Amino acid sequence: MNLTVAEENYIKAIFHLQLDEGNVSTNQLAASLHTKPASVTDMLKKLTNKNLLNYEPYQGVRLSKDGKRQALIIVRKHRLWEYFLVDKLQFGWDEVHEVAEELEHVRSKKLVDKLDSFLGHPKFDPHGDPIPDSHGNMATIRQFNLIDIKPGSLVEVCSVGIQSAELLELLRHKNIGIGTVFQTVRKFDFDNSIEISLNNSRSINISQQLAQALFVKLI
Amino acid sequence: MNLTVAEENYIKAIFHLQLDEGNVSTNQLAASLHTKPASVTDMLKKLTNKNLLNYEPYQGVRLSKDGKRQALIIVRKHRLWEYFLVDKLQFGWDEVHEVAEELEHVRSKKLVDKLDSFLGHPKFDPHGDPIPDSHGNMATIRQFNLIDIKPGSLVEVCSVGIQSAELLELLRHKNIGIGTVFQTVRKFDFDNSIEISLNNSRSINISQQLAQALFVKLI
DNA sequence: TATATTATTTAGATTTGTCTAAAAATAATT
DNA sequence: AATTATTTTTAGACAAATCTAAATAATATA
Repeated sequence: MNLTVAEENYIKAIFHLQLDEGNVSTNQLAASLHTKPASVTDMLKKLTNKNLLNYEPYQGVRLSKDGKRQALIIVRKHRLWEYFLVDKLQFGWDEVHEVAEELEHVRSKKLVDKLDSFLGHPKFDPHGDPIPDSHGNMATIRQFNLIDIKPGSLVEVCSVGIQSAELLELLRHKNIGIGTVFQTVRKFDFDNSIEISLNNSRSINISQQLAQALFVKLI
Repeated sequence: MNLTVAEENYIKAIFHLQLDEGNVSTNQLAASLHTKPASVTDMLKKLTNKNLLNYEPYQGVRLSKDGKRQALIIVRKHRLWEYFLVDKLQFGWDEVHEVAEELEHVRSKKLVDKLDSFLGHPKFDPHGDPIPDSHGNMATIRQFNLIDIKPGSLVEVCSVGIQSAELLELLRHKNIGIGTVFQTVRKFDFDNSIEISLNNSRSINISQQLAQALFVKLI
């Protein structure tokens, strides 16, 4: 099963969209891929013929078993390359996405597995997302949105939701990144902001928007 | 100037072919790119419009200054990736070409320059070919075809001509690789084969075909 | 030099992935 | 339930890169 770059991008987009919602709609896909609904319909038919997804006209789409397998291969490649870029080439973790988007399409199973070894079989990428192993298995860490954490909890940042440049700029300024540990102190109902305490000392404020973009695990 | 993968492959092929010969012919290019002469003509027109080459119908083609600059960027990327694959990922130097062929098309100047640093600014790739620096300059080592070396010379293998799987299999069997040092002992006019002496001890025979594929420097 | 051979280009078709505009199906509203 | 709005699909067109078959130019040969 050899996929084109365009096909891989559709598979990947469906994979990411169907995590939350049930069936993925044509419009959702068009928006996510910066293309038009008509183009999406065409491609969905093509991928359906290749048995990569279950698609009923007007009913949206889900990946088939085969499609999911392909998606995990692409996600694995993307996240391993991101890890490489940050860990070995000293890229900032907020500037690797675009490059990894290209590297993920290089097709050589041997390359990916050797890269994995070289990097020491990392389990999470620089954004905190789990990296599938060569069998397609990946850690399903119990991660929570910061907005849902009750005051007084000790947490560690493990991933960020939307990867916008603006978000990353703010995180950098507040000196918060993947792996940062802090305690939630209290919540303010007026604006849904949260006060946290870093290193048991300085208290800083997290806005509702920022809290919604941060995923943490309890420790 | 943003080139497609196909355009880059044409530019690269022309670059390699025009080193020896003067103008590169349509048929040569078609053979080298495993495509048909008619397709080549089409692409030559396209690249001419982009001012990447000087092309007169029926007269063959040469790269323009701009084309040469582009070619060196691609060659730089290809050879750096080959070096990475062999040096960091433990690929055999006879199995990296195909993968590098894909990696070379990833477009990010920052990526290439950071990779170059990470690798320690290597001057030659695993096949002994010089790696252009970020300004497009590369070492022009004085290398000779083994077939032209006079008996009694002490030489070091610095690159191989055609990178076929068959050639590499043979080299591996004879235990010859980039950096191998040996002395040419004598030539046999009957079949143009050459006797060489490895490590001042065991003498082995190099066929005309093999000698023509080996480039060495005098030491 | 005239003719045959080879190399190259042109003309027209094909595939992939995209688009716009219009039609059809589904969902939302009055 | 009927109408309106939204979503999705169909139909037809387009650009990129390729192909085959035919025409033309250049080269080699008799």
